[in-house]
Amino acid sequence: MADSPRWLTDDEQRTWRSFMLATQLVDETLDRQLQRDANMPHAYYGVLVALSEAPDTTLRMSDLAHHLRFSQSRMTHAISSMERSGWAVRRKCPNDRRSQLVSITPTGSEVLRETAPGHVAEVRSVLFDKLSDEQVEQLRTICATLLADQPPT
Amino acid sequence: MADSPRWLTDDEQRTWRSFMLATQLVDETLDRQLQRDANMPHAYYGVLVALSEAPDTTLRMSDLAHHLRFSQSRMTHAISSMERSGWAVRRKCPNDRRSQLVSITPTGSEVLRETAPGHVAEVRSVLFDKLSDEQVEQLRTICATLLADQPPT
DNA sequence: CGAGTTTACTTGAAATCTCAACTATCTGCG
DNA sequence: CGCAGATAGTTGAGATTTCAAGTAAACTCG
Repeated sequence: MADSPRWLTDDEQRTWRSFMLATQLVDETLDRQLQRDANMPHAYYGVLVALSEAPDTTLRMSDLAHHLRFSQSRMTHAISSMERSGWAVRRKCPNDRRSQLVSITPTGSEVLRETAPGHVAEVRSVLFDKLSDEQVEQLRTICATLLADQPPT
Repeated sequence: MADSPRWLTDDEQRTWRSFMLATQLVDETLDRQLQRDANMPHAYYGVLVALSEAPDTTLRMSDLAHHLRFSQSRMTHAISSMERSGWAVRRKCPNDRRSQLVSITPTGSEVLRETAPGHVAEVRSVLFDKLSDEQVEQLRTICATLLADQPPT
């Protein structure tokens, strides 16, 4: 990768900078909204959603981490913090004593229920309301393409 | 925003989740690459680029922060760290004694020069190589749309 | 002029995230 | 069986980021 770097064309340059600024804008906007309304980082909202959708609202740490593309360490720290907030609980896995099962608590569910409408509204206002249906469709395809054939985790 | 939340349609839901995972993937990939190759977070790479492109490779703290959409605090901490690394220097602004002028150092320029090819290659491999020219064009329009008519900072 | 406001930046604490190192458990296989 | 290696998770340190609070200089306009 040192001999002849293919620099970005001007068009690619512009696309790249817009992409970085735009994705940064979306993420920061949502992070601030959740921090303000629920005292919760955006990443933890995703954890609550994942748990609430899981069978029996419970997942193993690893599966949860894998689902959200978190490192195990990040997952551990996040769940520790969420336990302190009363949003999640850990319990030992009966089958595999290495594993931990995480569940959302009633408090966590309630926080999620209360927070979701405002969060969805913010997602709309920062993303969907600004795009045409066609653009949403394009964006979906583009993102799916970027996610395809990941190197196996 | 509490009376009748317009939930996301299934299509929007899918788009939204892909978008979050994809943007997360891109950012994490680049962050890891820069951390590995230059011991530098992705955000600081942007600072070096901004400085290197500025007239006289110098900018006021505020202008730099505004350009990168950093908070002033974040900018201060970042430049402090980058001064410790020898990549940037601060000096007082002659006109306005509240301001500080930041410049890239020769070391910073060299690090940037050495790091850029690998970084560009990573940007290509994680984004541009996966998309058709048409998709790149679509993405550019979409991102520009998202960035349009920001509430004035 | 000068009091009040705005602008520019810094500081320090709290939170999150990453990375490397570590413990504990399980699995495969000779 | 029993060891080697893989898997699951935790820990703690270091780095970045955010937030609230604080300092200092410049502007405004009565």
